[in-house]
Amino acid sequence: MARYGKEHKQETRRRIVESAGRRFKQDGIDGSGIATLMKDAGLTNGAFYAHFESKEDLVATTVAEQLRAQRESFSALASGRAGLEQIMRAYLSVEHRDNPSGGCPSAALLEEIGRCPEATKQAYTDGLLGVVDDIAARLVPDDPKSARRKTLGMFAIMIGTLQLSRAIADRRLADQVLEQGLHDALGLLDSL
Amino acid sequence: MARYGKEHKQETRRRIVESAGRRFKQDGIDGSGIATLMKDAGLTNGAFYAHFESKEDLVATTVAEQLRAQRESFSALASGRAGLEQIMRAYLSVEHRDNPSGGCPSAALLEEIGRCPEATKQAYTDGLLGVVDDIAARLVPDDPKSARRKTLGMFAIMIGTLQLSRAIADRRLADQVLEQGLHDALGLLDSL
DNA sequence: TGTACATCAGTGAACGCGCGTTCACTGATGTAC
DNA sequence: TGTACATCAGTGAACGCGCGTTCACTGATGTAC
Repeated sequence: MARYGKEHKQETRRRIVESAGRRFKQDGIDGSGIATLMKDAGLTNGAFYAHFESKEDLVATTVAEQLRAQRESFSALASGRAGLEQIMRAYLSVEHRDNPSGGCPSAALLEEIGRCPEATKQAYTDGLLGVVDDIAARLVPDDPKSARRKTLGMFAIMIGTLQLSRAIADRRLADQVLEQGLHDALGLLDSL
Repeated sequence: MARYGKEHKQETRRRIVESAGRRFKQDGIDGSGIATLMKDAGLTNGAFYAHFESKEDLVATTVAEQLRAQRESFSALASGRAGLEQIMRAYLSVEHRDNPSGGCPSAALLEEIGRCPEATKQAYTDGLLGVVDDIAARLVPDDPKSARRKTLGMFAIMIGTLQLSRAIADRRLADQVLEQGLHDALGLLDSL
């Protein structure tokens, strides 16, 4: 290996962050070791510290990137009530529940982020507000403060519902939880 | 040590399960080692396997016990709408948010439980239904099926809201999330 | 009543293992002459 | 154009440490004689 243009290292870093996102969401942050994370990216453990200061540095970077990507994917859809309903239906679907590694970082990592150092929580907060304010602006452009609060409320239902559905052993009940969550989230949306 | 009545060993086991509940909720399941868990209970690591088959055995036992205790504490309060509102206000309070170790096991452990073996998820599901059906029966005694679904929906908001509030770095925003969650949860309660 | 023994909850050292992190090294490429 | 050298992304072995788990042992007590 060696002596590529400077975009090569950036591309490697990008690949590490992307695969780390999937791995963290699948096995948790504590449950994902450096060796595994690097193997996922097609590298060996030693290269890690050429790209990141520490595991916590990667965590904060990955959390930020995950929310940036989510914001982007939501932006592609949401515009007005119909777009948000579409997001909610996809979010509270069986497919999303059964595929955490490709899904919402908040639903998969929120608890662990709550236990992370302040810098990581700050990265999460910034990223979350990016997602939320984006939706809020499209939904209620005239009152951003209240729109943010209400959108956060809808997010809370969606996150809680998905996590609950993932933790319930009985599949039929887990599916009912998704349905009820969708019903409640749509109710909130219509009461706006 | 030795040769106590048989209630002595049971009491020790109970103490381990109780302190493990607090520790798990504070540091996460992955974040709590056997040595720490036993030290919390005033014992050394070696004694652990006289009480439990494995860490996973303790996890399942502790999850079940946590939900049993929550059911009991809710039962002491809830009767009708006023009781449930009281539960919601306590649940979505700053005090509860800032004290995970003494709080709701679902809010603190849901994500990790979702990644646990089936037996642990089953223990969680059983315990959760104990809590939920208890509340549902007091709330809408005539239609238990729909009451369960709706109560699960309220639970989802409460859990999602508390977790969100715990992960947000900005305290003012975190407090607003709690307020909005309470508003939405009460709205759901009144729409019953 | 006094003594020898069985019990067994709990101790603490040790097991192999994977963790996060460090570092001397490799080797393919771009550059200088 | 051909060769010697500098660069530096990535390798892989090693570090100390804490993990979950095992096990030979301890020692206070209840029981048997």
